[in-house]
Formats: sequence, structure tokens, C-alpha cells
Amino acid sequence: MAVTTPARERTRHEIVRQAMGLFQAKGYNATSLQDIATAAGCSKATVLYHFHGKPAVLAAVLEPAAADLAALIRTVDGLPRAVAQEIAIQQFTDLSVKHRGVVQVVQDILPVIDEIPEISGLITDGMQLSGFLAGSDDKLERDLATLGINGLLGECRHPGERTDEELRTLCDTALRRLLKRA
Amino acid sequence: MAVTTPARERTRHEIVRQAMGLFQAKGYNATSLQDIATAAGCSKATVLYHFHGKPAVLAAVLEPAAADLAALIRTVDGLPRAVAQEIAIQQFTDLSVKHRGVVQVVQDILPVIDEIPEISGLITDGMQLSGFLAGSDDKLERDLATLGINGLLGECRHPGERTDEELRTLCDTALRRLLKRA
DNA sequence: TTGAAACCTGGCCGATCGGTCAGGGAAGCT
DNA sequence: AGCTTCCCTGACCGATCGGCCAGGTTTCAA
Repeated sequence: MAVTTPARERTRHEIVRQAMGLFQAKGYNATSLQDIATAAGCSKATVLYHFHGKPAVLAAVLEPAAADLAALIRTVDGLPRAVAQEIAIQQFTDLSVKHRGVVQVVQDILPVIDEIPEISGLITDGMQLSGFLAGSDDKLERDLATLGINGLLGECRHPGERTDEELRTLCDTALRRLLKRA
Repeated sequence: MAVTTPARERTRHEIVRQAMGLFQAKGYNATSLQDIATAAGCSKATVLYHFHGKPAVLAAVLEPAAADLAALIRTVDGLPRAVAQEIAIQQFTDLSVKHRGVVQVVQDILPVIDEIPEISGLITDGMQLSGFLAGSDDKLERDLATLGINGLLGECRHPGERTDEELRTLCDTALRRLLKRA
């Protein structure tokens, strides 16, 4: 038996891979289905055969990162605040490095995020993450946490100009300086 | 004599005003000239009569903020580093509050910024600002400064949910926590 | 070998994009 | 009144968008 369904999974995976690169380089709105199809070496109709619409392609691109974020939320939910904050900092740093190519894609979507129900869960989780990172109910601390996340999303840009280790240091330093430790 | 050229300036100003609101709400790419024209109460052809293309509308929207940023750069350029850093923090906070509706528009443009030569000066100034805020040539400090700017751009969103004074506190706190003081 | 299922595509659709153009109406000078 | 200049518009353009569909090709179990 084959380890993977040969054709289907290979094509799907290639579409997602190329779409990720294009979303990073040009943004979601500025990337057309034709762009994705050409990059993936198939036709636009094939993209729409595997994914029911452009938002579904976006959801597939974001899915691994969204799953890790959801796992992060489940892990820290219910923990004491100080512990939850520390673990959230560590795991969000890990997540930012692991999915560095993905996270910044979210930035381009923010203004029109409500029109893409496929990824509503990601947003909910992101807002919860702000709360855990803040470590308190203080409005300023929460806003600072959100600011840190937003800044990080943008800083994962320029893939070739920063090593994974440099990015990790940046994330960790930024969050620890920005957030008042509970 | 009239205090303003009646028709021309009034229409131009209304187009810029409405375009700013739409760029904030939906992003630059997702806003069409027809959207702007409808909001401004004129025809799409009128928008293109006053502005030579969609990028020119964007440039007009960003112009006041870009001018203030350029003035900021001129002010701190040549000053000792510690002084330049402190003044940059204060003036950039002022700028973020004063132009809170404008700054976040830049975020939506970042992926395609190279294709809009009308605002290249804004980008140059933004990168210079990172250097002054960092206060040193250390790569990490520079990256943290850029991260702070990016985070701030996103945090100026949601106009009704934060007072000017709250935004000022947020900007000032974020920059002072994030940056190592020289 | 054969038939069904899965995979893929060219061609087409209506909508909308940014942008152009000829010309209509209002305003002001002579 | 006549003429020019400015302001504005409807109609239209080619290009491209996301999406759909009929049908061809490959795969594979029976």
C-alpha cells in the first residue's frame, strides 16, 4: 500500500505550498486563483476542484498554525494566571518560529476578516491568546499584548533575512519586555 | 475673496476624507474607486478627474501623516543618539495619536508597497525612524523598534473603542518598555 | 477487459476592476 | 451676450476577477 494517496494529496499539498508563498509575497487579496494555479503547475479549475473557493485555500494554508494555536489555548486554559502567561509566551514564540511563513499572512486579512467565516476560529483563539499573554484584566496590559502579537505578525516577514534563532530571540525578548510579569 | 476655492477644494477634501475611512475599514486593495466615489457623493470619473489614479488617492490620504513623519526625521537627524531616541519616542507618539486614522492604512499596503512609487518616501522615513527609536546599531534593538512600529500601526484600529488619551498611553508605554534606553 | 470513480482541464460566465473620453452645465471674465 | 475655463458625468473600454460546467484522461477495482 502506498504511504499517501498519490495524486490527490500531492496536488493538494503543492497548491497549499505555493499559495502560502504567494500570500506571503503579495498578500491574500492581491493573489488570484490563477496565480496559485500557475505556480502549482495546474489549472485554475483544478484549484477549485480541490478547494471550494478561494477562502478555503486560505483556510488550508492557515490550518496547521491554527491547530497549534488552538492546542496552545487548550493547554493554558484553566491554569493559574502567572503559569499560563509564562507558558503562553514560550509556546507562542515556538509557534511564531515554526509557522513563520504563515503568521504574517493573517495581517493582510485583518480588515476583511469578518467576510471569511472559514477562519473565524483563528481570530477567537488570537483574542484569547491576548488575554493569557496579558496576565491580568487590565486594559492597558491587554492592549500591549495585542500590540505585541500584531508586531510579531509583521516581523516574521523577509524570510531570508533572519535565521530561526534570531526570530526566536526577537519574539521572546519583545514579549518579555512588553508584558508586565504577573 | 473667498476663503477657499469653493468647488475644487471642497470636492477634493471630501474624496480624501471618505477614502480615508474606507481604507481604514476595508483596506486599500479591497476599496474600489467606485466605493470612494459613492461615499463622497460623486462619480468615479470625478475621483479620477481630481487624482491621477488610485495610488494618487492613497498618497493624498497619507500626505499629512507623511509630512509630519518627514518633519520628525528632520528634527532628530544629527542629534546625539540618546536625545534623538527620546524625542523620536515623544513625537512618534504624538504622530500616532494625531493621525490615528491614517497610520493603520499603511499596514494593508506593505506587501505591495514597491508597486506604489507615490509613497516611497514614507517607507524610507519609516525605516529611518526605526533606527532613531532603536538608539543603537544593534540588530535586535532595531528589530524591536520595527516591531513596535508595526504593532502600533495595527493598534490604531477600532477608532471608537479607545480614546486619544488611552492611545497615547499605549503608544508611550509600548515604546518605553520595548526599547532599551541609550 | 470493462466500467465506475477520481482527477484534471479549456472554455465560458457575469461582475467588477482601474481608467479614458467626449461632452454637458455652471461660473466668471470681457 | 458671448466665450473660455473649470467641474463634473454617463457611457464605455480591455483586463481580470472568482467561479462553474461539460467532458476528457487517468486510475483502479471487479
